[in-house]
Amino acid sequence: MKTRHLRHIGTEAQREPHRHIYLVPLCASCLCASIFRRRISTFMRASQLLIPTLREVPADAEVVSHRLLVRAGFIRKAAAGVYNLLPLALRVVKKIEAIVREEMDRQGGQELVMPIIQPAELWQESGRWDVYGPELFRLQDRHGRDFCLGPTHEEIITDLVRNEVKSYRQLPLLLYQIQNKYRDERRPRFGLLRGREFIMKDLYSFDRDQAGLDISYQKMFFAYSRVFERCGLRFRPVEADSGAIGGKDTHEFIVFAEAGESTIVFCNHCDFAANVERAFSPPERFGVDEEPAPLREVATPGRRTVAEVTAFLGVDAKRLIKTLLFETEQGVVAALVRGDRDVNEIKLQKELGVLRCELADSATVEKVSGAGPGFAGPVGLAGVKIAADLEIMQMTNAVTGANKDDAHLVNVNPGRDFQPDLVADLRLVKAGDACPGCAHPLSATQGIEVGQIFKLGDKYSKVLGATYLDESGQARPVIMGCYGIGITRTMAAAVEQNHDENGIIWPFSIAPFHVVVVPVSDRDEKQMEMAQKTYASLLAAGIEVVLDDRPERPGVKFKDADLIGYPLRITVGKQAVRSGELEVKKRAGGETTFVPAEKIVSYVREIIEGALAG
RNA sequence: CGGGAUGUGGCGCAGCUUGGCCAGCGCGCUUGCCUUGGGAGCAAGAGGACGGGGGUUCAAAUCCCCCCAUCCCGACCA
Repeated sequence: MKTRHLRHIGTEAQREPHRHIYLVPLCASCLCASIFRRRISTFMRASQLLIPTLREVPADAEVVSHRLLVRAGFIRKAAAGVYNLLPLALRVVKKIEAIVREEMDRQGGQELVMPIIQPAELWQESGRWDVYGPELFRLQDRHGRDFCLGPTHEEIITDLVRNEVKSYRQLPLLLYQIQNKYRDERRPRFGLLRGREFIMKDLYSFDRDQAGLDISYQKMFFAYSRVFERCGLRFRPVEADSGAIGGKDTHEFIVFAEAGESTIVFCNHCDFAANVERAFSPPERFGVDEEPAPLREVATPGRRTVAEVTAFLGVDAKRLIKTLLFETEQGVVAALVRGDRDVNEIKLQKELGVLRCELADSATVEKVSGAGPGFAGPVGLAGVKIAADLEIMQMTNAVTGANKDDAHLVNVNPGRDFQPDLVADLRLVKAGDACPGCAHPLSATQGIEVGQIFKLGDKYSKVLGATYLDESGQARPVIMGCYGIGITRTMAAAVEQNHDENGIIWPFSIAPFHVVVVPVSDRDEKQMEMAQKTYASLLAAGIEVVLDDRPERPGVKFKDADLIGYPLRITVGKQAVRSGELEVKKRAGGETTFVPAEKIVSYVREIIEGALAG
């Protein structure tokens, strides 16, 4: 195709808006000489980009990131928990992925791609076909063979490694992919924060031994910290529970945000931080120096709750033993915690080794304890397993339900009056509890889990038979770790953390574009020409820029620029034409600077480079 | 999965209780005029058969039944 001069493209194009004018490459003497060399296939003109912004808030969007990503034209829903990523969102995703790749590669990670569709056999081999439950998307091929859509890839990668890695000489190995993942969430919600289809980076480490795993784990811990720092997020790594994936040591990377579904507790005096699911706080000693008194029953008509009982009897809640009945597949279990504590159901479930653990309904409570809810107690409670929190065994002369309506027992002494089947840490830690490290009171906050790293050990290599031969020719299971980052979730988390009432405020590092050039009046030839030139020179300098050439009134363009969240906005109005100075406004903070047109490229470049370096 | 709610042009909603005029409004969209520093104005248009199915009725968006979808609230997730 022959190159054409289009010196005055601005006004020509407005009057004659045929698509081909935009697509014709421009010659070196006028606008964008280097476009072909830069392999930019289309011009970044707002009039031609698919950025469907919405004035009104979609009715089904609740959290900020969901609302803004939909309104600003980044995502559209295809089904519950399943989204289209429109061009702007894809650009952000690619930026995050690029950062992730750099940090994984820096640690020696090798990228590969594994299948989304996975054969059931592998999952049956690992035992997770049954364990994973309804969250696993299952499907069959035409022959009736079972498959699932991968929610994670331990089975596949372990299968790969057991077939291809035979010698200690091939270890350690860090393999990762960035791939769609599928989890049929019981309740998809919050837009990209909890979808059923999402993009995730998952890396798997393979080492000879525990010491090697420790090194791989450290590498990933470091890499993850760098990734989220570079994404411009305020976050914290916290000790976590390992959940269904299994394993021992594990940390979650939590981005602080109100909308987050994770609660973490942390210490302001030392570096302790943990997910409440897993947090431990040392048992408090209370009333230990008392002499055990004789057991006695007292009438407590209608006093069911801890608050009612303590008020009625005039005792501290710390003196109560709260008895909660849970239904599990192994029958009903009574969990005992102090009156002012709550049960951590995850801990309970783990200690019991059960898959299902739900608070029993009142009918079950009545059947088991012989009394309505509020009057159950461990003394004389027959036929159910009793699990007591650590603090319980230190209590003296406690108060419990009497297993009959309108009565409690006082001077209950664990060990004397009842014997638990299990004593363990069952308590849900909350703000104010003592830090396990330094005993100062803990703080609590909400956050979004954007990454998690696990030490798996030989859990998968053993069942799937992934072994290598060591120097002495001995077969040993490879020692594994796995490390995930939710890419799309990270994008949403970034919006949760970086927005104001007008829209998104992208950090430079993951912004879809760095600059938008806005001519105030698309009918003013001088403005349009200046805007075109500014845009073209920025583009030629390799800067990620959009020209808002839509025939809209200025207010509309400003509102959209704020909503979409371009870090920099260059406005070309009457003053600019008159003075030759362009207005550059920072989205974050709103600071405005006037820059001579001929210096705009270096000025913008400096800001961007400064932001990306920092 | 339990509890609550909603499905009416692209988006946001009214209409439904007390069935009945051709199913309305705002935004967006198209065309024209006009306007151009924070989502302007005027005029003329296009676009839905009311989530799906069944039923009641002379007549159903409105009443009844079933199903589906979506959203919100609660309980082992990147």
